[in-house]
Amino acid sequence: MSETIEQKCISKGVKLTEQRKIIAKVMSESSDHPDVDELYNRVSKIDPKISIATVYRTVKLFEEFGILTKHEFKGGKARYEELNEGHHDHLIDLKTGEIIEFVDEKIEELQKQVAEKYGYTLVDHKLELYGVKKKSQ
Amino acid sequence: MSETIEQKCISKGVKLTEQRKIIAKVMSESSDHPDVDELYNRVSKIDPKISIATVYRTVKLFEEFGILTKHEFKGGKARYEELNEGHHDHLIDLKTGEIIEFVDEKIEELQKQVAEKYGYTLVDHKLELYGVKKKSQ
DNA sequence: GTAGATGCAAAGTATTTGCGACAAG
DNA sequence: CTTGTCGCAAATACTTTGCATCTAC
Repeated sequence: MSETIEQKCISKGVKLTEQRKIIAKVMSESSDHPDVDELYNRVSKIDPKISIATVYRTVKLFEEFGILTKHEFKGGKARYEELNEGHHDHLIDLKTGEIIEFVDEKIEELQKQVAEKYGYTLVDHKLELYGVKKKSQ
Repeated sequence: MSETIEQKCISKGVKLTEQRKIIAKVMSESSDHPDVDELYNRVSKIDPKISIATVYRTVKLFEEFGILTKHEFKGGKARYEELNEGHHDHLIDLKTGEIIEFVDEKIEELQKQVAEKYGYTLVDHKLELYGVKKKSQ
């Protein structure tokens, strides 16, 4: 939480409207990965007049400015998450839908190597693990 | 190409209709990763009466029977590919859209370890690398 | 003041579904 | 025969867009 989304907008020169401030606030305070509908629900509680079109426009804008990142997990709507320095990937619980964030430097490094091997520069990647909790202990 | 999709249908007990045979044939002969629209185009050349609804129903059915696998690459429609023994991941050229298939045992192994670490059994995963071709040599 | 943002409703995509006719086993 | 499939068009789900109005800078 080094910088809020609102602060990022200012430093990146994104015009701040009332609606955007609310969306920024809600996303900054969300530790999960809401889809647009869910985000719309949350902002509606603060300002019921905000339209879903604005929410769509805003997440797209924030994504273009590198403020939010969009995920398209299996079989569902797009979900958004605040983009911070620390990159991470996701482990998704197939039973509960719970999402665990993780980082594995070795995997990151190997990905770069694979891209190199084929003559590519790695620009982006997506790694999602789908698992079920072990019975146990 | 050990077994055609049609053969897989038989061994898995999937009823074979004329339409399914055609879709199976087209997919068996496709080495790329067509989306439903593209698949529909190809199938239409063989039998113009097949409806797109049937194509949607069939790829879904084949997916459920582990015959095809569905990819949802960035910003686009779902694309399908025949599922064979050899699992692989994808490296996508951001400029051309070209898709390269690759396998990296070390990454596979590390993924399992990550899941374990969080108390999960890895059931499935998705790894997509997005890159741009290097200038040079 | 002015360019860009908003709300609304209508339009787009991608995909699914209800239903009567039809075909596979 | 009988159950499941097909084609068609209508329906759904998610997302984008045109336009008149409004607002941040």
